[in-house]
Amino acid sequence: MNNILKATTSEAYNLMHQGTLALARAERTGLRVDMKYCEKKKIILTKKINHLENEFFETNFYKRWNHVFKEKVDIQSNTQLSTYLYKVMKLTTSYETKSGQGATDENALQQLNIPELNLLLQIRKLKKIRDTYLEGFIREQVDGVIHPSFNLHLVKTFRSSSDRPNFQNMPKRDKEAMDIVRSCIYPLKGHQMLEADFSGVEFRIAGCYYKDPTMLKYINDPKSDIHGDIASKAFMIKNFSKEEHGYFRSAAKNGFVFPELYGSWYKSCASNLMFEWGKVPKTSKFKPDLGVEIEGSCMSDYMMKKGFTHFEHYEEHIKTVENYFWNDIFKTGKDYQNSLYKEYQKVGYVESYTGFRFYGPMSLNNVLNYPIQGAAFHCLLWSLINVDKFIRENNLNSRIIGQIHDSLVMSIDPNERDYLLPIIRRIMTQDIRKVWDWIITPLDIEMEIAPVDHNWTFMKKINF
DNA sequence: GGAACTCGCCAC
DNA sequence: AAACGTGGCGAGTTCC
Repeated sequence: MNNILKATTSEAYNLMHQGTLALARAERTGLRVDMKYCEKKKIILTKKINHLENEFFETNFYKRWNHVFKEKVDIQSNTQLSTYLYKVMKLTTSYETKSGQGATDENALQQLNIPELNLLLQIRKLKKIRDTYLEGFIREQVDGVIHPSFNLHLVKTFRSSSDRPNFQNMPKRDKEAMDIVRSCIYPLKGHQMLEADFSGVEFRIAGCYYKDPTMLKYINDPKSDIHGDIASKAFMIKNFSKEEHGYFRSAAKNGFVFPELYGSWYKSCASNLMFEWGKVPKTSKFKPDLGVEIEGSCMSDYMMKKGFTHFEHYEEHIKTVENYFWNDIFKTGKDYQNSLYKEYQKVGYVESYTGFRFYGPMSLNNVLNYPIQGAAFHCLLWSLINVDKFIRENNLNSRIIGQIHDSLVMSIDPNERDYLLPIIRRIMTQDIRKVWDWIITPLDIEMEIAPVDHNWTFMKKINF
């Protein structure tokens, strides 16, 4: 493949070996947990949950549920809820789970428009915070410190995973959940929490594999924005701006661009984009006043204003966007997808630039995704190893304390901050490219830092 | 009474 | 022909 050298298998082994040692040192350091806050919040959450449950028990909705299941009634049982909604009340399922049971997840419940179900969703959310996150901290802490494990041997793509507790799925998007959970987490005493995130690394690494000229142009020009461009097409926005149309942009990014790169197609993408709209049903005619409020009206109204009458009508529109994506702008990318899969069928494996081989029965989607997902994470792992090495060679007090796929989480000694932060940037954006010449795209990072002895909710952007 | 499963939900 | 990927974990359910 051109003149770019892949890493050898022994280099891949070395990455695993050095990575395991560096991550073990991060595990040993761990993160401080404010146990008093944690216990206090647990009590407050329990009170709120009890209050909401009592309110729910008063509703006719619950009384009928109770009547059906008698002494076995359990508001936490989705099996009961599904039976009650779709068999007893005979409501229409908007979609089903893998095993054919009527879905009872947040989206499915919202589409039913039953106010009592909002109580149930609120209860679910608070229980998740309490029972998964706070209880996890309490169970796993040793003298007020948690030591999340980071595994390099469990994930099919040679990414990492984390457990006991999982440090890689702490709430971030939901403000209430984020505040409660991340308020528990502190760096070492007298230190500052720091996160160094690769910006759009998966798309950039995808560019290294796809070698599509238009894709590379998008990556090289910081003013261009593929997700915004697709959003403006998918949602018919004339003068798109990142600030004004941020919601549409993330819908396009997560509902179209990435799925298409990993083998999805327009029908699923149309449904993904619709899914981002909340309560809008995915089938049949658009009705007024459904979905999140946007531009002063609801999403369904927005759609109708744009001239769409049915979901199927919108699907056809996304088909034209898909056509534009693969035939007009990323033609070379489509060729890459086809030739990679042919190569896999011929030799029985695919390889990452970082020297890993993926064997076994794989779908087209797997073949497209694994090398990119793996190599993108390996950029972070290589950086982590070398930041750790630098810290040890220079006897610094700062420590790596975790890692979330494309971001490095550290406890920084404030006296070392001005010296260390530029070095972290250099390692992650320059040194790595001297070692791995297959990275033909620029890399960039974003850093966030919290004040001394402040918790993980106080992160603010910092330029170094 | 525990293993293995499903479902829902958190992250990238 | 088929239709975005990778995890962990809690609670309920099913199977032995």
